[in-house]
Amino acid sequence: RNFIELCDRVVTEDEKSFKDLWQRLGLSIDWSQTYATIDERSRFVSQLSFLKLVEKGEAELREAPTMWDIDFQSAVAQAEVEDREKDGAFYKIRFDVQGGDGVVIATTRPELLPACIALVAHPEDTRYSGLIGGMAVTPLFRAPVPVIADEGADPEKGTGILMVCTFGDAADIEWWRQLGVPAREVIDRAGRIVPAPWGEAPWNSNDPDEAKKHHDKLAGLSISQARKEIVAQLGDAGALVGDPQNVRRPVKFFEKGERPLEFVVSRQWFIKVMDKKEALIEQGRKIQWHPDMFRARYENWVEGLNQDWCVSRQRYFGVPIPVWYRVKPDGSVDYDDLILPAKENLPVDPAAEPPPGFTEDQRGRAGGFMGDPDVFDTWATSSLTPLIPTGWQDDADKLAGLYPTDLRPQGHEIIRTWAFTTITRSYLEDGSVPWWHVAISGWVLDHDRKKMSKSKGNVVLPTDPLDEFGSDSVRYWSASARLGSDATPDPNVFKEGKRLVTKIRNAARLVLGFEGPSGEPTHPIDMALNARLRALVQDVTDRWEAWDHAGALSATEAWFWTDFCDNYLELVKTRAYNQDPSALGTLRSALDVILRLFAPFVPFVTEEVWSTMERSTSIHVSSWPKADDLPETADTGAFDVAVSLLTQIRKAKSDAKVSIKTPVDRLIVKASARDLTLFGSASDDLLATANVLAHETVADEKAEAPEAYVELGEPEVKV
RNA sequence: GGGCGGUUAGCUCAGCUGGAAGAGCGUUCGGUUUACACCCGAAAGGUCGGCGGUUCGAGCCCGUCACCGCCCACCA
Repeated sequence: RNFIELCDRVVTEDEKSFKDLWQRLGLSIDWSQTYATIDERSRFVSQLSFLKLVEKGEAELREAPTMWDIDFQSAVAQAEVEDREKDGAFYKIRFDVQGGDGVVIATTRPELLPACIALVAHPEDTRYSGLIGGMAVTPLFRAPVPVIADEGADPEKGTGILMVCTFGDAADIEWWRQLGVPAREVIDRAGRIVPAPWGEAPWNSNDPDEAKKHHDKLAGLSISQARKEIVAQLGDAGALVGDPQNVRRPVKFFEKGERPLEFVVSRQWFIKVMDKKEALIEQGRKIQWHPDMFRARYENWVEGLNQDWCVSRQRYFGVPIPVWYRVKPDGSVDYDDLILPAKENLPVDPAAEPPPGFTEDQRGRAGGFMGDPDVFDTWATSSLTPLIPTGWQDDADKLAGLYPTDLRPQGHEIIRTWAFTTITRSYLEDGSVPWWHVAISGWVLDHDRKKMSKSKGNVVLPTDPLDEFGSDSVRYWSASARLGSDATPDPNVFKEGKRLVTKIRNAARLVLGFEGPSGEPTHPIDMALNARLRALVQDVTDRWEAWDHAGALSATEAWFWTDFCDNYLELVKTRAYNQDPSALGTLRSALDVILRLFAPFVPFVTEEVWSTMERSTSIHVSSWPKADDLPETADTGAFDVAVSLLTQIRKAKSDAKVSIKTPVDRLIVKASARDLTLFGSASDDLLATANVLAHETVADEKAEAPEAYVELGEPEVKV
């Protein structure tokens, strides 16, 4: 109880840290709608959903070999298991065969020899065909074991014949089931060798006394100690063939564990998934994956499932499994006789409350009850996240409006856990999909592109760049990474974000600083600017709708920086200072649109600017710009001609290494008649911006683009 | 062993249904221009991993190989 209280305190503190961080990042969260995976509502949803599966027969209690972490002292699910490459050694061990020379098997786990229940060879492996159907005898323990044929045995591996033990790996479980013999479990739940009653079933031996003698030296040893001991014994007995051969092979670990997993027989709750692989793949296809390639990973995982989902955990902090068991008159627990709570009493804690119809003093007594001591796997509750806040079982209207939800955002490393289990639970609940879209983000890697981990000490806290560069910069950096691709914290990109923020503020200061009334755009440059902005809005909107937020950001940024600031603002400045209504109206409306395009990326600076524009509401509740709302002017030609000439004049000044405001004594524009007309319609802006004192035009239909010939005057000398 | 990505300028990455190689940073040269020096202008820099194929034309399509990364797989 004290431990759970401590957990609750840590959770509360962590929640506060997350909330602080997310608010600082400006995430638009409705803080009145939060939930926690172990709060009252979540316990209710988790327990009720589970009970419905029990009723439907989709969840059941089984006593079966299950992957077990000997340090955590708990069962684990397939999804929490990972392979790690470990060094080991192949030991070759000779078994006796009645009327033969014996047979040599290879194993990396000699300590499981007392648990050996059979030998297996491939049916077409002629080396061993004479043995199939006969019996072999284990060394040391003198246990007779059948030799069987199965295609699962690989003639290429080891000696081509292997021993089946209870239990060395998942394949052993399969063969054990086929054989239909009792398990001879040699490793206990703490990872130590059990004392064995050789001679008593199932510990049969041709020489029980000899077997016991050997086994007594193993009992109580850890797995690694037992391995050394039995290798020594085998050596002494002359049953070890040749020297051990070093191998590097994958070993299964609990993802948080430090010692290899063992298979032990225990009683666990399972949710059936093995019979639903096809349906679950089908469900996955009803969902849009962004990027789409991650659907393959999901299907890959489902296809590779090899056991049902074990949802019970032998832990303390979690959602309790809402089940009691009847205790028989003889004091033993009848695990087939479940006592389930009523829906209206949920959530319950069977460890603290008696089941309906019982009193607490009957706990553990003959004729009484026993509460299930376990809690659910965290994914057993997290898999219900689409149901927890949407009114499931509680508010039908709300559920109808919110479920299936639109989007699940998550990382790719938890496709096999969070995404998979969520799709599974929704399917089991009512055949639905939990959401229509799933957006998979990549990882934030360290500077060397390695995954961050506490043990490596290469963790970058988000608060550090937030302190140094500000929230908008950090958001800019993260928005620059495309869905599904990894990113590294890059100071250059944080700086870029900061520059953008400054640029937005400065451009707004200029635009909002002009005085005078706004008017309809009538000047060709202004009308062209609107046409370009219209195209941008369409482009950016399309990118968002294609789930390409990074593309939306870069398109917006490129337009803002180049088209708007570097070109348009420079061209229009003189007219704006002269209070031309067309210029002022265009500047102000363009700023309004560009701020809204930027708002999802840099919410703080855009809101700050917006608030100075005499707006009554936040920019973040304003409508998204629509291309159709912008005046449609087809021709951007005047702008293109002006920018082209401006660029050429700038280059002339740059080549001459003079100031940009150096006057142009004489400008000759050579261009097609059409371009000259466009130039004429908007020459006032260009001539003012480039400081052109005199100009003339030359018509030349061969000129594909306008050409500028520039004669520079003396730079003005500041007195 | 199976699956999925990636390999484009010194660095980080864009390149849509195939049609004359792009951005930012960095580098070089220049510029106090009254929104911004957290700025402005200009420039240099790439046999688009290798090889083969399809095509009038390939960074993009097909085949193959090589590296890099991730996911998965019965530990004999």
